[in-house]
Amino acid sequence: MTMTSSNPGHRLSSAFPALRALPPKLFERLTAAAAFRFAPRGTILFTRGDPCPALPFLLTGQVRITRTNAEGKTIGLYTILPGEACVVSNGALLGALPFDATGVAATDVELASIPAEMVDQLVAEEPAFRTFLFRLYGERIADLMGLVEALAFQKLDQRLARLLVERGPRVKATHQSLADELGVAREMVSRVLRNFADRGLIEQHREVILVADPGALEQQAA
Amino acid sequence: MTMTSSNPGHRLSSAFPALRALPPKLFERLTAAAAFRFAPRGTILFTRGDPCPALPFLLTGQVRITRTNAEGKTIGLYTILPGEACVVSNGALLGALPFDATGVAATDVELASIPAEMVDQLVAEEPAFRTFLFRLYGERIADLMGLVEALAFQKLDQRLARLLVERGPRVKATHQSLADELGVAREMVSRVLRNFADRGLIEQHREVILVADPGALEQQAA
DNA sequence: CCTGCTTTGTGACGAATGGCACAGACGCAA
DNA sequence: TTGCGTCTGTGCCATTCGTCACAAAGCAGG
Repeated sequence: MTMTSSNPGHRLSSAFPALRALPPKLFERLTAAAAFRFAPRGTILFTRGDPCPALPFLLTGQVRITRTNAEGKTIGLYTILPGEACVVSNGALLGALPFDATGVAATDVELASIPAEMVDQLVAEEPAFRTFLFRLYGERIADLMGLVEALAFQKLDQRLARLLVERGPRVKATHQSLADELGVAREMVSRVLRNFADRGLIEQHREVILVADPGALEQQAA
Repeated sequence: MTMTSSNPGHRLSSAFPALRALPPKLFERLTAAAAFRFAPRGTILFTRGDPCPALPFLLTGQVRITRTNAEGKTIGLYTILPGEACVVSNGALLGALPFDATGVAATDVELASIPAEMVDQLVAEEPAFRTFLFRLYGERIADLMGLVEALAFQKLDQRLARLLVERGPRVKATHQSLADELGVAREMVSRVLRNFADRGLIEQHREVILVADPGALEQQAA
């Protein structure tokens, strides 16, 4: 047992402030019912069509939600951060309905899956949890609306620049993985990156991109 | 007072099965608190940035949710049908947060706005309402994910064909409005429609498109 | 019947992206 | 070192879409 998982209950409540106000008894039951799980980077946590019997809460790491079409082309939808839950598709509260997308561990991740009935009870009894969950849905919807707008009206260089500024000063990824993320052809990513590098906005190494001029990149994204 | 609005309470519960199981007393308060409203076709019900103090339930008609970028280009996100509520953005439960999109009445509409506190209470006390609302969120997220995939991987002719088969055998719209719906230039819509008409898939009249060969259109959409 | 506005049609051209076909670079393992 | 697989760079061309500039057709009001 690692140090970080030595106290499941504490880890849950510290990652999820909305759970702190729970009556001790309920929280105890929650901790008991939660299935803690570790998954290494790259693990496919769920795919389209999988049933969804529990609501996964992310403790550490990042989960990327993506969608792949019939021909195998892929596009990233949004990213789940620690302290959030995977409210994908029709969600855990209606366990019968399957996922509509794929979730991949973008880093090593730790999650705690909470059974649907427990989630239902939390929603009923805890106003703070209610707010937490609805806010989450709202944010995912806002994310997706932003993505729709970007796809409809922005050129690849803008979208790629945005991705680079958001992923911080050091981006470890192959051009292919970035292409999948953006839903475009790999060659286009290579070409646009080449252009950025020529203009001094970034520095390229194998599997690594260093953001050299965040301001100019931000400019490029606008 | 029109015939259709003669009994607000009955109209609410018949459009929203999830409300039928409510305790009579709560339902009475709900009906009293609901703000019934009629809006003619074309009315802008809310825009980006508006506050969101209540949850609008749609009794009749259709509401189109759209998003417009800085340069005025527009794309449709999804459509709200009778028996659904406008869970846009961060939703009514967090009244503080504004809308992220625009809602316009695609037909004459009747809606009943329910104050946020009342919605919160319903979520807490009524399992059926809870399910209703979460399912709604889930469906909207699924709609948006489908739209993202279509934008990323489908050509205009496929998306337009899909729109036509979905909007049924008679579509009343200008090419410009369809272009706004799809987030593309008007000329492209004209050209693709022309192509469809030449091939006998549709019949064009001013402001009206008749679907002549639904099967072939469906084919075109796939 | 005019007149003016809206809607639709069309040609020409450029920009953005996709896809193919390779070549070169890099890293790792035998 | 040598070989192999992955990652990246690039030239070339086709397709899709946007934009501009009009022309034509339909509708409504005077």
